[in-house]
Amino acid sequence: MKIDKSLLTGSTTLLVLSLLAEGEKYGYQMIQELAAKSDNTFQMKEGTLYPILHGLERDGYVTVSQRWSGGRQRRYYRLTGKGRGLLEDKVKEWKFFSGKVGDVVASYCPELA
Amino acid sequence: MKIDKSLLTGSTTLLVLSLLAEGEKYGYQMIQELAAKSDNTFQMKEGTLYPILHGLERDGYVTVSQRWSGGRQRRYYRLTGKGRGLLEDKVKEWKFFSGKVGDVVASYCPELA
DNA sequence: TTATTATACATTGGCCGCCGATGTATTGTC
DNA sequence: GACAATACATCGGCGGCCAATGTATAATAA
Repeated sequence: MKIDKSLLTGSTTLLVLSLLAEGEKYGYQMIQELAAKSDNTFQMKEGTLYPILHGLERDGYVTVSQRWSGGRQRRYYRLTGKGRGLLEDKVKEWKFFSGKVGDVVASYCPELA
Repeated sequence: MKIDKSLLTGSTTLLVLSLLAEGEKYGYQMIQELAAKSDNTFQMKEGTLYPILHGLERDGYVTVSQRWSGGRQRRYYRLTGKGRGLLEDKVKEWKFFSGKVGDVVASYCPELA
């Protein structure tokens, strides 16, 4: 299913943090994993991901360790304690928000809910 | 709970269409109703709503009948058949999208889901 | 051998959606 | 007569996402 781009706005950081909850990962890997896990629903672009990762690093939500792996230089991102806290907040926020949207739809058009 | 503004992006039209599923309504009323139904989670601004309504009218998703009611001039918006179709599409899209986000979160951080 | 694809990271201009600010006008209330 | 609430409207600006583009290396195919 084709998803309107604007729906994604605001949830991309949540998706990135979720990916990192499992353990450290590098950027390219995160894009591939997210596409695979979501049946290509979420095809995150480099122009979206890398600036987000840089911001998370700048604000202390992730740490980076650049090293060789599989014959490649890769930048591995890992959640800090603060980053874990941000993830928990974002998950709460998402559940609250999506629940409210569902409530409104169910309330006004129950036959579609 | 305070919701990050950007989360709303892309779902505002869905909310507006949902409100109109019940029957014709005027702008100011829709803002009040939405706030009440969502416990003030969705405090839609005039600067958001009116341009959306104008666009929906322009594209044939709603029709407008301006008339007096309660000692006020009001512009009542009503869903067309095309508008009803758009609502159904948007609901499907929303359910698909929110389900996928939930899947990803549950998959990578099941303890938070 | 060379061309092509995949991997990996990065930046930037621009588009689009939302909203704060502001404006106008009328009705109800103190 | 002043003020709040109702009701509609517009516009500049901000912020998030991404298409386009660039660099570099490794693997694969021709």
